[in-house]
Amino acid sequence: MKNAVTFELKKTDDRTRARLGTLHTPHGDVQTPVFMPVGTQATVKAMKPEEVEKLGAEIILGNTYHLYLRPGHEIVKEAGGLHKFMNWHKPILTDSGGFQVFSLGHMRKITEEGVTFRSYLDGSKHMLSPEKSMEIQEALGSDIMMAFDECAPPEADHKYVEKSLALTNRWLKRCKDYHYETEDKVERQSLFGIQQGGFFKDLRKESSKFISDMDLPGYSIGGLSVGEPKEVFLDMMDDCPDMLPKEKPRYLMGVGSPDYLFEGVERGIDMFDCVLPTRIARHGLVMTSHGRVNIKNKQYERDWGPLDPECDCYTCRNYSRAYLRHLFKSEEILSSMLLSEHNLHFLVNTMKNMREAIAENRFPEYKKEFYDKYGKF
RNA sequence: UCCGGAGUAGCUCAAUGGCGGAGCAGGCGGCUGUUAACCGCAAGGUUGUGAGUUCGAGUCUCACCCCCGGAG
Repeated sequence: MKNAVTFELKKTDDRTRARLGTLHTPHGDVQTPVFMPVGTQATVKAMKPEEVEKLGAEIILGNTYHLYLRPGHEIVKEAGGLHKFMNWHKPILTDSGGFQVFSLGHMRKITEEGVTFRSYLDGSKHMLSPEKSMEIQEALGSDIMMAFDECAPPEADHKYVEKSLALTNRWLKRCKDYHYETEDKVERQSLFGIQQGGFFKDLRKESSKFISDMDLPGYSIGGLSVGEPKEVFLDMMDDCPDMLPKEKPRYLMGVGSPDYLFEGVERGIDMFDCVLPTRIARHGLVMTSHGRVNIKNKQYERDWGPLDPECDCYTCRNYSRAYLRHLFKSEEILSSMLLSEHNLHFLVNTMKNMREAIAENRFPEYKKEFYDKYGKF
């Protein structure tokens, strides 16, 4: 039995834990460390797939929960799968709907069987379970499927997280049992496990042991970057990645600000995803090599220069800050398109620079150079 | 010229004679496995002008100014 997704670890940095690798998937290879743009509803918001590809993205995300509610996974399956449906032919990773357990807050109820949600669209009741999540993700046909987990809230205490983790582990077992039913399914898609355990390292360790024993093709770290202070995040990051197997890809879920990306890569993370670049773009904020630029600000009213003088993305090659500010203030759709393209390009390109730096044994120097220029985060 | 209506924040409008507000615009901030083209904060005023009644007037009275509609 050959796993659909395999990881080739090419190099580990001499001075840090940064890694260089390649993820082999049914829809092509992905060079790691990688940033994955998020396309929750079968679209990276405000972007055409060919633009996402052109700016260098090699893999994107889709979401089980959203696509299940609308248009329905059967319809995506009928369309020939998510790749064909949305006209994206490179790898896709689907989140399990587990995060919605956390983000939907009061609108859901957790039981042993699964989670009962109320649809944000029409209020109708739905049950998402490990088996259901797998069924949906198999219908979507993503390359990488995520296990159905509970992402505990940051304020959860040890007792709560311990129980939550035990449930997440039982759910992982059910996900695996469901997916590993036939060889055929395993060769078509791969299931990644998720490390949980809140901000308690003993639980993170316990979680890592459990999921590692499942011998899955990849693992992620969940439940971080959910509102905790940066020191707490960094403290967790000092230990959590290394609790996972070295030879498997490590995916830090939901992380996307440049500093978190650097800190993650430095500690051995291979994959990241985040809505941040596309969301803040739609809200008028961009990341540049010299720090954040809030395009709304009056100071850009007559600024004829590009967003980022060091950027060679389509937006920076062709448009001035003054024009982009005008588009944003006028609520023109093009504003979201151009700013999203820039932000995605910026993160994808920064990851590429990190890979080159690791390859050339100058990752710490590159990190310092980036931080010095970027300034406050 | 007469009749009617109206003048309150940049704009559109609220406010039984009892602490002048809202939406939008303008300024600024936040956003991290997307319920988010979203959310929040601050600022913004001699209530057209002048007089009067009243303990107290955006509100009632008078005059004037300006705007809108109608008549001539």
